[in-house]
Amino acid sequence: MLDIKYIRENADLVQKNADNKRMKVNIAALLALDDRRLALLKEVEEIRKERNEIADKMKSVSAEERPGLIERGKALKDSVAHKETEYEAVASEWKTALLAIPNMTHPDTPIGASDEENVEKKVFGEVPSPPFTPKSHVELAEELDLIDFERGAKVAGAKFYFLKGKLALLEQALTQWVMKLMVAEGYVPMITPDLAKDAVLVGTGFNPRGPETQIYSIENADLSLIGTAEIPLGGYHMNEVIEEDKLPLKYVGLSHCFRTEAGTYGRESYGLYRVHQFSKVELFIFAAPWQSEALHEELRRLEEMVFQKLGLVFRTVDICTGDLGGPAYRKYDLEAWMWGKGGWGEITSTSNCTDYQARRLNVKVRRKDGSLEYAHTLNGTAAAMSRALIAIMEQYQNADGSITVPEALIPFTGFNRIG
RNA sequence: GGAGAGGUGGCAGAGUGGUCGAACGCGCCGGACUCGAAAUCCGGUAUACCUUCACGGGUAUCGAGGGUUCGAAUCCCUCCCUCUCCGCCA
Repeated sequence: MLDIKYIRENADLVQKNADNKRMKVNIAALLALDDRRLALLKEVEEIRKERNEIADKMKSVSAEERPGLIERGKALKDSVAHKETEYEAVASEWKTALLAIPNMTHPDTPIGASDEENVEKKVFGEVPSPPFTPKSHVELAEELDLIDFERGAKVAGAKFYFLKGKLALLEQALTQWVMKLMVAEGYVPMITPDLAKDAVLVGTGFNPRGPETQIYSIENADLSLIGTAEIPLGGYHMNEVIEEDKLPLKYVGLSHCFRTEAGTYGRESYGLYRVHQFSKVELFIFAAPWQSEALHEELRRLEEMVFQKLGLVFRTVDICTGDLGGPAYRKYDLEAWMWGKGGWGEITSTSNCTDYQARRLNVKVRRKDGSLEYAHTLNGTAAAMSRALIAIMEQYQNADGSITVPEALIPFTGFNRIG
């Protein structure tokens, strides 16, 4: 959410920014709505003022004057109720429109319409040319009995799966390894709830219900299954004021992630690449405004470190405006080489949301001089298990169809080879 | 899940229909005293929004939402959370 005052004063910039992000918003319409809302607010407050004055007079007034005042009070009660209803209707529409306005964008972010205009920043390693035809993780898993998609579908439906045998252990090893790595970097380890209240979803910028949602919600309850630990970690300090010298607060959270992924069948969702449930280790930072830009670079560096330590071939991409999404001020993705896709596949993502998320979540910083301002929030994937497993399986496969375990994970698996 | 108690400012804690945005205390900030500090004394000390060049003025907020009333922190209803006991369970 942007500050309405900022929008009023920078209407053109905000409109241009939304256009760059390929988001259909109408700033002029929002500002017209804002005017109506403020006019109604004034009317409501005027009536309430008179109501309060009458209530105040009642304390000292003579018996003869009381009935008149009571009558006047009754009339005001009706008119305030009407005006409030009118105001609420406009305010609600206003809020919806305001929430749809995307965050501003980093000046260095490439302008572009879609992911095709993302800018490659750096390639780590070289795409190998093995002396055999590399298999996809689905083929490898089939031959080594590592993932059971069929029975996953039987038990929970399409795009659910069982991780099996050494692959199940490999995921646990990866989880433990990456958690410990991040703890060593100063991040506080957390295992989060896998469900969150709608208010937390909305606060973090997710839409829990409605036709466009990617979120599973619980019927007859104010709860949804989280799509990422960003949701509970962002909600962790919701409605809090954090002292300046406590910042930044850095967390590394493990959770299950649930996504409906409606309408995404096809090549882009092959195997483990796009599934309804996976586990993920997520980094989340609450920062002071002047810290966030450097911390975003830190998150990118940490993500790159993880995949370098795993010995994977990947590249870092600077996400362009059209692919950025609403909350992000700037975003980097890491993409690993995936034989099954025949190209790069996203494995992690890190965003600087500046104060956009904090404003919704109502997380503030108290400066040393006592003043308050909204915090900045950042998030980044340390490791999304399903996609990291794809990269490992496909890049670490051998000519005989076996898979070598990355060196770094062997202390956590206890074995160095699958198959 | 059942029974009971409770949720008020940064903390602690009064307040049971108007004199309450809210006592007293602690903390914090400023000042006095002091060579300096402690102690003491004096003053200040919630948030959001609207309005004003400014001083200021206004509206809302006592867990959340709704209701009663001319008027609600206070009365009623629903929900959430915390504590104690019981049941159940990993």
